[in-house]
Amino acid sequence: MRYGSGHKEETRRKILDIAGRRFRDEGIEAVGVASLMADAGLTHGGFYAHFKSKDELVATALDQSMCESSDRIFDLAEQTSDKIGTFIRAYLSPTHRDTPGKGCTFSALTPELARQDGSVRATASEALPPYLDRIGRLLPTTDPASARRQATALFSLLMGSLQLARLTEDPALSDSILESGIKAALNLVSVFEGV
Amino acid sequence: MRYGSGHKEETRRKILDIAGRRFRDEGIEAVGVASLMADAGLTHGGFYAHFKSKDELVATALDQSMCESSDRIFDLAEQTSDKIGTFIRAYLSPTHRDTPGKGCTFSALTPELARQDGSVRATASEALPPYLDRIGRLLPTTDPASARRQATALFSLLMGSLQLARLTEDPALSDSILESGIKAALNLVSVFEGV
DNA sequence: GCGTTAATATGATGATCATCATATAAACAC
DNA sequence: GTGTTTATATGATGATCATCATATTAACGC
Repeated sequence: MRYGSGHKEETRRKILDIAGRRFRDEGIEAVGVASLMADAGLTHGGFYAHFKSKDELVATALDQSMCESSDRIFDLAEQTSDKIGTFIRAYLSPTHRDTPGKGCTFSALTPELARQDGSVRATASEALPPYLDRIGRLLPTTDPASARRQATALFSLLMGSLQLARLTEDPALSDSILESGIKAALNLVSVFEGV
Repeated sequence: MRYGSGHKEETRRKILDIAGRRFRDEGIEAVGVASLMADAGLTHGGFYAHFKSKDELVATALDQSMCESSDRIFDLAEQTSDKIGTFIRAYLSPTHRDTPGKGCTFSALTPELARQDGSVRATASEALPPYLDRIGRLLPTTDPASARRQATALFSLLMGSLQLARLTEDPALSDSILESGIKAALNLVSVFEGV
């Protein structure tokens, strides 16, 4: 049947939003087209009116979720005086650990993304440098090259800590992983400052 | 047909070795039973004489590969005087980056492991603390509790750096991620020492 | 050497996968 | 109001998935 104007655009956006969340929650390969469409209240057939393949959806959804996924954390950090400290604490918060579908795409999917090729891999690969530079701008460092280097190591630490905190089934260990990640990250930043 | 004694044990070992490597190279979900058996020179039917389900294979293969996957790096580190420096440099070497199938299971699979449940998840979860303690023993720190804390942050940084180095398609960026990871890790260790 | 046993092969099961052809029916143009 | 257009639904395709029943055949016990 036919729907009012703008309906298709809205459906497409809905599919993309759900895909972005479910990919982070369940992994890209684990989310099927039919299940995704059902989640959007539709049947599987209409999918190819919106995307010419699952790969195109994946690339598009990633392009969106890699930009947006950490927006709230960045927004929060950019509003405070201790920008990088706020970012570190928000990134390694229990809330972020417990809601991967709403959180950082890199922490949820990085090894799976590294195994992709074509446009999916390219999208993931190209999203990294701007993300690192965005972290770099939270640092007190003025030199962009050293900000990039510092942001790279800092983000590696944050992403690794979040992943390990999600891996363990022991809640106390999980909390302590977040805590040691925060401490080390703050240490790392202060060491940067001293150099 | 029937085979000589010991043949079945050897086949089982072969399946486990290939599974451990391929899971790290391709992801757990991406490796099918039939393709795995073909890789071992067998057909799919015999699989269930060795494992009662794919999940049992996954748990068993992970149990093996999480112990063994970093053995060479640990062995190398434990033989040198600068144990932790050697470990850091070996973990973040281009060789390790380029051969995930022979490398650290955590760095290859962590987010996918965190999404599992049952015995697979339990195996992954239980392998983490001994791994962290093994790193802790490379540190100059004598107090086991603080060694554990330091090892946790250090390993987070190493794993995150390796994953990001594998993610990017830009070889120069990939190398620089390894380098900044090494520098920050060495920094982190010297900060630990100062405390 | 003959019957039993054991390791793998063959082939089938039903489920799910991405993808596509076609049907439907309501909104729009006139 | 009638006919066209369009967004989605229905249903089918062939591929692959984990799993299992059964066939094969060589090694072993006697």
